[in-house]
Order: sequence, then structure tokens, then C-alpha cells
Amino acid sequence: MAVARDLVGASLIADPGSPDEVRARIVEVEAYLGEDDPASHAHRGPTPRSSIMFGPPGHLYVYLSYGVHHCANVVCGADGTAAAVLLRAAVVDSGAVVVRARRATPAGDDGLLSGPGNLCRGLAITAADNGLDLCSGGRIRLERSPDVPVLSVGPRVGISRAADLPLRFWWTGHPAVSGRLPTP
DNA sequence: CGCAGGATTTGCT
DNA sequence: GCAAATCCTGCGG
Repeated sequence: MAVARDLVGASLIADPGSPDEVRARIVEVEAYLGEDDPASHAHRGPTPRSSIMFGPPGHLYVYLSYGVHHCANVVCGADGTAAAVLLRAAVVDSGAVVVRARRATPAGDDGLLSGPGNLCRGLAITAADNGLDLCSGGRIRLERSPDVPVLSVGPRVGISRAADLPLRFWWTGHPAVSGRLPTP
């Protein structure tokens, strides 16, 4: 959860050095815990899919949602402890042309990576990137934020269990935050 | 081996 | 605002 706060404002670099390089800053995340969190895929202990969350931190955990969209997580617990942070939204810093070509959407630059599935599509993250090490210069790289953005905290979205836990963090007032705010 | 459900997005009623 | 699209994973028989 402390890691989740640090991830907001961090830079995500896809395909570094290639003509398709894309840089984006994370503006919205959700923390998922381990076996104590009913909403986490690690809730029922290690499985072939969730085992990556029990591994060492700094790795990418990608899964397919509703058979249509990919979602990217950053494993952040110690080796043996399941914990991950879902990347929900980011804002394109450079490479917007590449992202727009992949997204094919009329949305403005702020909305190109808004939403977990859209973020993965824009950065070309697929199941093939599952288990990737974000710290050792792989296809996807992560850089810590030089500054500390102002954060807001709220309940998680899109899940049916334990949705009331305040484990969602977003860049306060940022236009790229996905519009799904808690329904009052 | 078969079945039910899900950390979503998009388009139409 | 609601329902469909679509496939992999986990669980039961």
C-alpha cells in the first residue's frame, strides 16, 4: 500500500530505445493484497495464474479480464507474500502517436491510457509480458517519480467483494483519472 | 471433463 | 443506463 502511493506519478516506459517507445506517468492505481483480500486473485492461495504475485517484487503481473481486456499489475510484496498494484490509468508523456495508432479512439491525449484495459492496449502489454522484470531493463521499465503528486484515496472500483476498502489512489484533480468515481 | 464467473469497455436502446 | 463481447482460471464431479 505504501508502494501504491509511490507508484502514482512514476514513469512507465514501454519499448525503450525503439521507434515505438512510449513514456507515460501513472496517475491512478489500486492496491490488491494477498490471501486476506477477497478481491485479490491471490485470495485462495497460490495458483498457476496468481503465483507470480507470490514471487519477488518489481515484476509485472498481467491477466485477461472478461476475455477481452488485459490488466497490468506491479508485484510489490516480499518474495513469498502476495501483493500487487493494479495500474488503472496513466497520461502519455511521449509517443502519443504510437499509442493513438494502437487505440484508434477519438479520445483526447488525456484519455488515451485511462482505464486498466485501455492502458494495456496503449502500451501493448499482453499476456506475453506476464512475469516481466520492471527493474532490469526489459520491454517495460519503471522509473520512480522525481516529484510527489497530491494524492486522493477512495474505495476500489469494478469489483464485487471488499470494494469498500480505501485502496485506490489517484493524482488529485488529474484529467486522465478514469471517470469511475464512487457513486454517492 | 464440464461449468460458472470475472480487478472491463463500448455501443445501442 | 444497460447489455453484450469473449476466454481463461478455478472448482466441482
